[in-house]
Amino acid sequence: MQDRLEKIVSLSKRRGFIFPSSEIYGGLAAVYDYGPLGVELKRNVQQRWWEAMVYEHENIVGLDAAILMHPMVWKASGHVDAFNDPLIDDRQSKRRYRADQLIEDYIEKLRAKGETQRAEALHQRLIAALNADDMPRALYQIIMDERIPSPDSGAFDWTEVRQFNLMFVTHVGPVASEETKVYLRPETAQGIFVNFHNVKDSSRLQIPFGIAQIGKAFRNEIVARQFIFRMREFEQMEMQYFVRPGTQMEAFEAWKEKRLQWHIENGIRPDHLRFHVHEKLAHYADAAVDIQYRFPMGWQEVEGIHSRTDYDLRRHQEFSGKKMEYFDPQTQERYIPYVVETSAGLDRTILMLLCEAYDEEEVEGETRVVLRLHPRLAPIKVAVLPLVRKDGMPERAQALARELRPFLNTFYDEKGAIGRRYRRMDEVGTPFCVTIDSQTLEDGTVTVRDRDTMQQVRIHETQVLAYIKERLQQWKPVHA
RNA sequence: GCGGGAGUAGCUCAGUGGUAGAGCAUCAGCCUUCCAAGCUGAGGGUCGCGGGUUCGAGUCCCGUCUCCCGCUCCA
Repeated sequence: MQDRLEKIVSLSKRRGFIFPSSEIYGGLAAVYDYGPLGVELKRNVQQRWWEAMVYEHENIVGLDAAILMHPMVWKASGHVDAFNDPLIDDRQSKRRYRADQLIEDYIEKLRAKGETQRAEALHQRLIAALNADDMPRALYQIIMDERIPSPDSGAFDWTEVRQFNLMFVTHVGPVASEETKVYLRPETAQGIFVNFHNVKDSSRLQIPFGIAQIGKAFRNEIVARQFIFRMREFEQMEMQYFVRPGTQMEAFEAWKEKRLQWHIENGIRPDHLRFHVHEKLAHYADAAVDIQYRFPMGWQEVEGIHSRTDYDLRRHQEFSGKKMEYFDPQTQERYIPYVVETSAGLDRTILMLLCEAYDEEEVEGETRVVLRLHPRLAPIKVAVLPLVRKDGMPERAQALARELRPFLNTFYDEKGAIGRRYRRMDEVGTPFCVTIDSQTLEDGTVTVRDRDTMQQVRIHETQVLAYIKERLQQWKPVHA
């Protein structure tokens, strides 16, 4: 199975889907670039999502908020605290702990043993340490002074306490100081929350309504791995749905099903998808479920559906002093709306689609590699190929390609044997290959080859566009 | 961040101290009338990067970066 992921990584590089960032300088960990075909696939996925969310719902509108935001946003959201963990490693067991957690557990142990006084003193010291300027150093000193052993190995062989800040920091203005510090957003959601009134008022929306957004987010992950699954710079497709308090579970259930269905419509087998219920809820949520996909490396999250309560809007109301309430003209009620969020990882969706689409099959003793992507998502929609490079076939083929280009991403190729050209197109998921042969020169008919079945039909060249458009609409995945 | 493994042509890899290679891919030409055919030729590598040992390093040593696996973390 791991083998499969490697093949996909290799294909991505070879055919121009995904490259490691800054590769000529040795790469930058967990950052990737989309190549010529990758960017087509990515744009098609974004387009599908936007259509499904914004165009197909009269009460959902779009937004494109800035990556840089006022630093108070992240204090209000809880990211400044939650994304700052003091961590320490046990050199013996190779396990990592949160230093403050380690001390707290130790205090609990003292209490259990009846050493109340010592526990209380230590507790005071812990609080002081957490508020110290050099918090990691202060925590480290406690662990050293108390000789707190590792809970697993019992060893006393610690590394230094290190601060892991998952938010990227940069500075506004030419001088870098504490006052000019801003963050690259670690999630896109806050851009929607802070614009709640702007969007509602300018769009004359009434609850329930949603705001959708596609954009980059940044997390300085400690461990980032598995190709584009966990990246430091990644893209989210998310929608925040604002509802009347008390109706959130209804919306939550509805969006769960809608979002699962979206992935299935994109060609993902239903048995490769599942819901994974969060057992431990985040501080802001009253319900949370992940849509997981069976990746080669195991079941992993692709999209989260979270019932975020009124946490975010309430916090922004507290921190900004601005009212985040909604006045319901029907019921004459005033309340802070509850929020149901659907948040999909765009890059993870791409990886899922590649994993799902990648297929190898034996054809007359040769291995055929084919990306069975949904035609609507395929980077190239149609290839136009002269059977041989003579008798005016190339000219005829180029004329057809020119006609198709304004409507479909069209690829023209006349080099080498026809079989090789077909297989190249299979490998990048091109659903249709139109071939100009000697019969075309006589009666104007061409063959259209289907990527999945390798079957050909013969139609008139003037009908190619209509035929392909119809097939794009009707396409059903092999498993359906 | 810790431990283990790896990094040589676009891809997959061989090369165990003595002139950098193969297959596939790419490009050009020839040939080719439907599924990676053939022939001829070409381009492409300071062997991840930096230092050291040596007369001589892809090969040995140190450092560093990146990737993979495990641990850890994960809104």
